[in-house]
Amino acid sequence: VPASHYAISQFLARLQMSTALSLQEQQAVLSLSWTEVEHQAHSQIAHPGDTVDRASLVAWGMVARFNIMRSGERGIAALYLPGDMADLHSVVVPTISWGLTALRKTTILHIPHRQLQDIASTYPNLALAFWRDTAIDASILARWVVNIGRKDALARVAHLLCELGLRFERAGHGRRCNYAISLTQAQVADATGLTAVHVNRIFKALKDEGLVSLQDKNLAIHDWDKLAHTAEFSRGYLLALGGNDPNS
Amino acid sequence: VPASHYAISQFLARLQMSTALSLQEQQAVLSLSWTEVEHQAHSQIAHPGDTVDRASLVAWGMVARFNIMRSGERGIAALYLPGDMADLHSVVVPTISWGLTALRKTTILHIPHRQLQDIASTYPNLALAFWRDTAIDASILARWVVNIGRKDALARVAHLLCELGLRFERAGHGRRCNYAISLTQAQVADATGLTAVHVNRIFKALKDEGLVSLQDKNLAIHDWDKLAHTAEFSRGYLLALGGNDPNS
DNA sequence: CGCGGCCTTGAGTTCGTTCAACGATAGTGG
DNA sequence: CCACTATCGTTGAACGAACTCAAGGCCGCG
Repeated sequence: VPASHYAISQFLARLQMSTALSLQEQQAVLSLSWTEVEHQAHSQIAHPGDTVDRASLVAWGMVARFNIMRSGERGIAALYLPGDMADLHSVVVPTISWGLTALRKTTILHIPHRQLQDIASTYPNLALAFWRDTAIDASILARWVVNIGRKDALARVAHLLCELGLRFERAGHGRRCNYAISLTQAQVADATGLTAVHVNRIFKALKDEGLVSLQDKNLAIHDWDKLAHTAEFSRGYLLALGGNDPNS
Repeated sequence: VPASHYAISQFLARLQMSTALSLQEQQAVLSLSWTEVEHQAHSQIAHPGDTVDRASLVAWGMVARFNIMRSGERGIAALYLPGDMADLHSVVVPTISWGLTALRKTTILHIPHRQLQDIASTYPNLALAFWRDTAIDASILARWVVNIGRKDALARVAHLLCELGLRFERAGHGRRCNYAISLTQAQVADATGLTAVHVNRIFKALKDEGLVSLQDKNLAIHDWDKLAHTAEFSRGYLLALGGNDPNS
């Protein structure tokens, strides 16, 4: 099953962006076993209160970490792309307090917690790498908090587009200025704390200013610097992109 | 210096809430060395872009993780109470992308990264505990994202009051329904994505409804259940409080 | 006493929401 | 092949929650 193997090696590549791993350590990651699961768009993968014994690696598609409010509104706290572990934290906190949902047709690899714990215990360096991955997750969450709390709608949407550009590029899915954003406007709204209607208007504004264009689901960013400026985007918080690239 | 020793043991107690530690592991934590630093209210502890070689344990006071927007507005992404490591993540991601500030007179213990890495490598169980601590941090951040994105001002403020109640209680500073919230209204505003003026009105509303009262800086929650209900608060995301207490 | 930080309150404004309708596209079954 | 339905995107008009601006009060401190 080459696609699955690819996902594991992509996960390994991601860890190696921020952590130097020995050959043995790399081998330990590649020798993880998994179960492959398909999810349709909008299908829920995990429910608040679930206690899980395996982590979910996104092999293809897109996954969101979300909560439902009493009013029925949904809030998305985090997005996970191919190569991301959507719930690596569950290894150390197995009872989850949020939901996971597939935002589109998605392939997930379930990896037993036990195996991750084992290789983390055997190779302290891998334990650090996993910890680091969770820290990067937290760094993105922290950025979202201030974005949603202190920026206007235009900047929030622009920021999301910039972030996804870099993350898709890192994941090997397109380039930062030209990628397949597989999100509906309602999903963008849930991730930015806006309404679908207003996201639509913001997209219109971004198009009218010539900053981006969108055909089918392919986003083209025509002026990265300008978009990043309106978003007040600085890539520092995405660490592990190989901080060597000094852009912005 | 008993106060400092107390802080370390409080940090240990915090780790032990979610992780069973052997005597040796406990001893390893208690034998960490530190440098004590005092910070005045509003003084900045760390700046975005700093690369640090030690973690900051809050021994007394309160610390915020924040970002400044171009407009000059400040957004607070996280609050750290006594016993919390304000930047445990910096052990694995030493170049930070946010600022840390003392919200009031605060005592910080600097603990060298090197020592934390050493004991994490020696005791895999401690590595898991540190990782878990970062995961809990992320869990709170995720909750803040959806709170700020999808709840109205009343619920956001109420939620913060509930969260701080439980966290202060856990830290041994007061009880959940009666604690010294040492925040100014402007600081609450930065943490909830509101303006100071509006936070003031929300406090007034909470008082008028008899839900809370506030004298000096001592907050009294008169009806926890009702406050938690308006906040849509559920304590699950604060894990490591000893999930055995089934309240809410 | 005067100053600065913080809290409080009122009045007008705005950004984003709500409600509602319509268009486009794709899948489905008769 | 064509209604039929569902999902998603688009647009207008009215509304409202939170913001901005402004003024004044309280209190501790130099």
